[in-house]
Amino acid sequence: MKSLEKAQPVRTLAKAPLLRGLSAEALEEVAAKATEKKVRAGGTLFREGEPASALYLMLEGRVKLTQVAADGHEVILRFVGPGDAVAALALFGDAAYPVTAGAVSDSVLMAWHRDVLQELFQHHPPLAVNAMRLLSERLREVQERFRELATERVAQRIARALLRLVRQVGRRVEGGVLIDLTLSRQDLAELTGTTLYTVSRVLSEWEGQGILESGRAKVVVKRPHALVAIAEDLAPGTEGRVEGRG
Amino acid sequence: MKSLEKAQPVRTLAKAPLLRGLSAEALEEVAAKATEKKVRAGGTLFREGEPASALYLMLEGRVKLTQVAADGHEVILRFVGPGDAVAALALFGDAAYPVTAGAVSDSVLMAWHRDVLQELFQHHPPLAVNAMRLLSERLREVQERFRELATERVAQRIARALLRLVRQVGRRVEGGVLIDLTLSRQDLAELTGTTLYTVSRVLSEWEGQGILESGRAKVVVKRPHALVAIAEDLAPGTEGRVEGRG
DNA sequence: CCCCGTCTTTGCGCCAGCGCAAACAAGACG
DNA sequence: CGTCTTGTTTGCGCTGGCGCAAAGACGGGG
Repeated sequence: MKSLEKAQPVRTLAKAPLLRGLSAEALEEVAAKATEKKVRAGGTLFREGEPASALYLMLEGRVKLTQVAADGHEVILRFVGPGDAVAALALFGDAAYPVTAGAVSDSVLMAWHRDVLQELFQHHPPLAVNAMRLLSERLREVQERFRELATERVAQRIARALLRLVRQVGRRVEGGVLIDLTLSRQDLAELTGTTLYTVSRVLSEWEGQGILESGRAKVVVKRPHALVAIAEDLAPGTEGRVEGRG
Repeated sequence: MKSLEKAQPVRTLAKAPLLRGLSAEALEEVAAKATEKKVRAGGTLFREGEPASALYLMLEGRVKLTQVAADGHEVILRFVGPGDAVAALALFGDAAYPVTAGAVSDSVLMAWHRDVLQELFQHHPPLAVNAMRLLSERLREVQERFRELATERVAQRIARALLRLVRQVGRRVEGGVLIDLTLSRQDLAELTGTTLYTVSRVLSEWEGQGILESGRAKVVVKRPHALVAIAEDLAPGTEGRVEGRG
């Protein structure tokens, strides 16, 4: 359908939420002040706790933002792709990155150093406004997930995570929507605050019900509405329903 | 110790993170454009989902920010007090408040309407910078709590919640530090993603160990370091320790 | 084309935490 | 000063989800 999915960087740039509303000249100036950064799959863009030196904008690839607990337990905060900004929060107040950014696939990013950015923000107000918008969007989303984690059970959270991924990186394929990134059971567990075993069991169950198909680090959602029903804790009709929460 | 805790609004204003760095004149102008708003204990400042019309700065009292799940399950995101801004995120991008703000005690706030605020932001750059700083601080904190909720067990999370509250609203009293707000078991449960029963059991245990004293909606922490040890999952010495996570 | 590393599945036992129910405590209020 | 409301404690039984262990399955690299 969309044949321009992998268009020129410039094209992507104008569409990036961070840069939206900038005039062509402004865009050019802003772009001129950026450095290009490449990270191979498996590589790390920056680590949690490092001094926050730059703001990034993704052009290609996929990056995973994680936090790790003292005991090594890892949590995935989000995946970012082309057009998304990374470390938008790091440029104000916080001296250190609060997350680790690791490339899931070979990635190309634009980088603006802290100082350069301050200057750009002054000259181009829309930039600051966009950054705030992004921050607030992020905050809203994390709060929502926090609430989910606090109040919902595992199956619901996994359903929601899958639905978000479908929206974010879903690609229509025959028979359903493919979540277009390498997504292991472990990844899903770290997204939803559970274990890979539980994720595996839940997905097996859903596969048996024809809700999705999954393989090695791959998920194709066949009946999104069924996931919605699970996420919202509605009685799924044919299956055993749960009354209340107890 | 600090006899000016309940000083004049003006004094508080200059200290508010949101207004820091503003010149005296700027401060005056900003203050002049604000409306005063009062909410009685138990009243509601705004509700989740309502169109976000204003940014608030607390002068007196205490407000609780909550989200509620579809099934009525409630989650407390944070408590805010004098000097704190409320709904800092609502003014950009988001049309609706993502949380409900309810007064825990009689509260007085300054309010700036959306439109006024846009204008103020333009005229007073530090204001925008401060707002971003606040947003990023908030984001960082929620992310941290998200990770905790995903990886830590209940006792750890309760310990952390208490430590945060001690830092935020702790008041030295004889024999320990009083958490200076009405804090029921239910509240603690909603802060940490558990149930009031479990909170009660955990607090009873800790009371037995002399770590704290608690009464009706009241907690006095006697040995904060013990809570730290629990939060960090260190062996508490005399008590049974847990190896790993299993 | 086969081997090896990685990912996945599933049986099994276990326990942290849940949530009802019921008794109890402490302020609030007339 | 007694009653009422609201919060707290605790026994009890239950189960969702954990995590080990071991057996598949997939697929990339040599």
